[in-house]
Order: sequence, then C-alpha cells, then structure tokens
Amino acid sequence: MSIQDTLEAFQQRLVERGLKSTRQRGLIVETFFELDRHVNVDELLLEVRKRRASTGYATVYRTLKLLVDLGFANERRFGGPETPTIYDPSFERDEHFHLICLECQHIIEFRDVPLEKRHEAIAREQGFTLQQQTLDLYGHCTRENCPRRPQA
Amino acid sequence: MSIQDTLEAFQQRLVERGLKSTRQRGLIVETFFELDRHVNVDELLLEVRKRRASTGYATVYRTLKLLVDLGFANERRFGGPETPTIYDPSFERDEHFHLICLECQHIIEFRDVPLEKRHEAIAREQGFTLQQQTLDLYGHCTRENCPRRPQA
DNA sequence: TTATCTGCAAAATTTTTGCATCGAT
DNA sequence: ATCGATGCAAAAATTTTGCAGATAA
Repeated sequence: MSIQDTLEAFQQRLVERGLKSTRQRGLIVETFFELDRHVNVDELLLEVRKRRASTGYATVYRTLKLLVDLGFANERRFGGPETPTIYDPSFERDEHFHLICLECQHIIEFRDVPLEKRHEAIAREQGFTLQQQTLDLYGHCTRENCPRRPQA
Repeated sequence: MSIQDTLEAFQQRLVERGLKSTRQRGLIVETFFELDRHVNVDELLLEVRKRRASTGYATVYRTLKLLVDLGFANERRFGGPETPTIYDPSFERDEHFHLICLECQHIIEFRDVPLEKRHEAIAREQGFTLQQQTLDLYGHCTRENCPRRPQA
C-alpha cells in the first residue's frame, strides 16, 4: 500500500467520521508515513516543522491520537516510564511483532501469521473476541555496534 | 513461593547488590506482594500508608524501580498515555501473558509454556538472546458486567 | 562512623485543555 | 455561515531529583 493510498484511506475515514480533512492533518499524516518508522512526538513535530514551522505540539498530539483511533498507528512504549512513547505506523490489522535489544534499543519487526492465529485461538478459548495483539521480545542482539554483543 | 520466601529472596538480592535492607523497603515490598495484583503507584502508596502514614511518594517510586531491576516486578501500561503505569508482581521468569478487555479493563493472566518456547526459538533465529517477553491480547470479554458483552 | 535511605518539596517531563482565531464544508 | 481545527500558553498529571535529617551496617 503506497503512501498516497494510505493518505487517501485516512482522508476517507475522516470524512466518514464527520471530521474535517485539513492541510495540517494531511501534512502531519503524510510526514508520519513518509518517515515510516517508530517516532516519538518530538521527532515527528521536528520533521513536520521543517515543512511548516508554525505547527503546534497540541496538533501533533491530537493528530496522532486520531491515527491511533482510526487504526493507522499504534501507541507503544518499550520499557519503563523513562522510555518515550512512540508511534508505530500500521495499516489495517497488519500485525507485526517486535524484538527489542535491551542494550542498543535496536528493534526488529517481524510477522508470524501462525502465531497470530494461535493468539486468536487462545483468546477465543477464554471467551474473548480478539481485536489487537502485541508481542514484544526483549533480549540482547548481535549487531556489530551493540554494546553487549556476544563475542564470536 | 510464599510471601515470606519472596521477601527473603528480595532482602538477599538487596544485600548482594550492596544495598540496605530497611523497614521502609520491607514494608513496601511486603504490601506489594500481599496485594498480589496489578497496582499503580497511588494504590500501592495508599495501602502502604495504612500501615505507616508518613511514607512518601518518592520512596514508593524508588522501591518499585528496585523491584523491577531485581526482577520481582514488571512495569507495564495497557493502552495509551492516559492509562496508568501498573506494576505486576512476578518471580523469577515466571512468565505470564495478558488478555485485556477493551471495554471493562478486566485482565486475565495466563501461562503458555509452548508459546514461551516458540518465542525463544524466534528470538534465537534472529540472533537474539531472549531475556523477557510480553504478550498482550486485547479484545472484548464475556463477563456479566462487561458493557460490551456479546448478547447470548 | 559512614554510606545509604527517606521524606519533603521543588523541578522536570509528558500530555491535555481552554480559548480566541482560522479554515473547511 | 457554521462548526470543527489550530496554535498558543496554561494547566494537569506523572515521575525524578536535591537536600537535610534519619537509619542500617
């Protein structure tokens, strides 16, 4: 799904909800999807301000909440209160899971459909209708520059 | 593992780290494990103050962080920034996963050893040494008093 | 005794809100 | 024209920190 398509889908959802499709929202959402990675509010605001300097904090917060409500992003925090809240682009139940390095904070995303199905089955057994799932695996990675990289 | 055992294990870990075993810490930790459920800082402080009214916020925060560092608790937030950070008692790799009702916030904990193994295997494939894992399944539950309970 | 811990209050952070103005429909 | 959206600044909420006095080793 291209950025253009995603933007259009977003605009459409806005209208369906009786909300307005404004330049500001378009700009923020477009920037968010172009970056196409985990961002915190500051990073996104900074990027948006490169294009329109007068953009306010509140608008970015409000637009991100909107993205979450409409299912275009997930709000996450990997770690305790001191770690920043980040926003993860996601389109339509395009579930993906995370592997997080506790040392260098490097994050790998991966998909695993059988696992998704398994989770659904578990939820069903417990009388739940599954809407969303998050799986976060924390460990030590093997990247060159990881400070606690296992020796070869 | 009894509360008494857990308390002792905690005290021992403290000493190993060159930290002091104080009444305050004992009290807070004991209260935390007696409650034996997800609590936020306020709830815990309230409970601790029933036993010793002069207890300060900062000490509870600091002790909870200690519990997390020593592996006796996990710091979690189920939902966006508006949801409270909660602390979940956990002893020694006693992994458990969560099913969260999006309507009534009811939380079911469950264990699933095969799933844990599977996660370990996934991490290994990606060159990670797994240290911790969280699986959160969000959906709608079927409790009597759940506001969005499916009709029978 | 000495280093750590505690409680308080202040500070730092993060997120939300009120309100006047602006912009989309 | 109307009603929602935006930007600013202030407020609220959450978490951390500095410091003086208290406590454990």
